[in-house]
Amino acid sequence: MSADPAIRRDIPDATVARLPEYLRALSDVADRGISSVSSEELAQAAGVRSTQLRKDLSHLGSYGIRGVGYEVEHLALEISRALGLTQDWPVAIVGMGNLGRALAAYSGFATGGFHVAAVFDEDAALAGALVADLPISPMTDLALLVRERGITIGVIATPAASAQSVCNALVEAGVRSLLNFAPLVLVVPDDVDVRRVDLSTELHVLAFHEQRKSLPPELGVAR
Amino acid sequence: MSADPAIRRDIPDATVARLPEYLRALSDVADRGISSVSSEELAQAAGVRSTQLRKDLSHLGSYGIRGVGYEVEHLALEISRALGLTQDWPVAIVGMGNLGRALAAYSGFATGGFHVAAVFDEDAALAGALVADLPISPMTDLALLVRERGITIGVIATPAASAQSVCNALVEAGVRSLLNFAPLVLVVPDDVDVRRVDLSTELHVLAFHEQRKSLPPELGVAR
DNA sequence: GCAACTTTGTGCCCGCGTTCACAAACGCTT
DNA sequence: AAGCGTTTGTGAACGCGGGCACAAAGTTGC
Ligand SMILES: NC(=O)c1ccc[n+]([C@@H]2O[C@H](COP(=O)([O-])OP(=O)(O)OC[C@H]3O[C@@H](n4cnc5c(N)ncnc54)[C@H](O)[C@@H]3O)[C@@H](O)[C@H]2O)c1
Ligand SMILES: NC(=O)c1ccc[n+]([C@@H]2O[C@H](COP(=O)([O-])OP(=O)(O)OC[C@H]3O[C@@H](n4cnc5c(N)ncnc54)[C@H](O)[C@@H]3O)[C@@H](O)[C@H]2O)c1
Repeated sequence: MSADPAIRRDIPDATVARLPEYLRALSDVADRGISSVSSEELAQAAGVRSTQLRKDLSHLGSYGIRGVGYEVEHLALEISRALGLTQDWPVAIVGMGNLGRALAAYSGFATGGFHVAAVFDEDAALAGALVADLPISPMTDLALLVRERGITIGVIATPAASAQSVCNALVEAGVRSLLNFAPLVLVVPDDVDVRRVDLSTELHVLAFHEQRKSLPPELGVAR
Repeated sequence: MSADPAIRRDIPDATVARLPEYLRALSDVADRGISSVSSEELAQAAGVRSTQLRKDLSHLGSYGIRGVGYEVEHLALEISRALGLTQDWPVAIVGMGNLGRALAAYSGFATGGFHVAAVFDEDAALAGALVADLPISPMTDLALLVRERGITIGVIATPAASAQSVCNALVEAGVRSLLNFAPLVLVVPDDVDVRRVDLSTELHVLAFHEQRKSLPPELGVAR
């Protein structure tokens, strides 16, 4: 048996997806000078049920005090450790168009060990221009800079037509985690993780529900 | 009984979330001049299993031809109808900072009935400036323009500190579907839908998996 | 017109995740 | 020190969604 307080093996994906929100909620209450929270309070701040929060946290270990709650700073540290935010994560962003620039300038980026380590664009006219204190590098420097700066996470903010080739270049350079903003499904080796953020999808889902709201009469049966 | 070919009641949320991707995949094959696809081909383009695709589509009705496949244009139309994309969806964007401008300029926005009908910012210095051919309106005009232009979907691209009050203003004006880019959980009435897009969350999840990749030795038991 | 082949649509089962219910643990009060 | 109220942590029940297997239905070839 193990005397190690932290077991944290096999954290369910659904739980992992919620941990960042707990972290943000904890940061909120910490800003209000509060040093201890109950699962009920924290759950409300994170938009989930308290049972869900407790079950999620139970996967990382037992960091609460019964009859009291959770010590804010300690819990935040444990969640950060579980997510791997205690280490540095240099990120590369490819595609310095409207979206890419906004992302590079995004201050929320700098939370939890992340920082923009390099930005790329194939447009020669942009090469050298500064974006958030970083010069835009040409694609030919990608492999070199990725290795030199230990970049492990790549963000794709190019048009869909270029996204797959950019993806290939990043993977080739050794990047195994990708955040894709282009509207297409990337083909990658098994050991590469891709997460996609798609505005259109979100709007479509909203439209679906909105449509349902406006026609409630014909709900029970076929018309 | 009903002779209506389209029943489409009770479409599971998980299916709704994938329909936009099917639509995009269909648009891709249509661009290649193909008029008929099998579930296998389409599923591959959408990054899912063919059984999943067929099960999803079965919730909208029976639009395939056994032994042949799906007629591209027809299926696209049916999915569009199910999602409610055959009607017009005027969208308001609040917060014309880095992200808001990128969103307003985003061409992919204009697919499937969506179009930016108004953009807002509280900064008086920005009032009247053009973003994607639209003048930035002051927040005092929000209720009026929302009603005048039939806006039903709102996008929040302000800092977190302002997001809840902006949300309240939108809901007060009658908007019942929101897309929130600010990193916080909005409090809304039950009949309002909120979807959140959060860059940090995505990065955190990537970091978690990336961390797991780099320490595979200690997988079986506690160290 | 029939047989062989192809592809869709769906009933069924299984696994994951959420919620419920409750016991265990802790602080506080007396 | 003992009892009480509070809150955590977790086993168990339940419901949803994904994948398998197969029947239904249509096409093509002869
Ligand atoms: N703008 C948005 O709000 C928004 C929202 C959601 C998704 N997206 C998606 O994000 C992507 C970028 O959007 P955008 O509005 O910034 O587009 P954009 O046209 O403004 O910028 C694209 C940039 O990528 C660069 N680029 C093109 N091909 C490249 C390549 N092979 N290698 C490196 N750089 C390359 C271009 O030079 C350009 O600077 C698109 O796929 C778009 O669909 C954008
Ligand atoms: N930039 C990104 O890539 C990015 C990525 C993810 C999330 N976000 C989030 O999106 C939001 C906007 O980011 P940004 O980089 O564009 O910030 P920004 O500071 O560039 O822009 C914010 C804009 O909102 C306006 N604003 C502030 N309060 C307002 C109010 N009460 N009513 C109307 N307008 C108001 C400001 O005048 C400003 O123009 C933030 O919450 C940020 O966390 C940004």
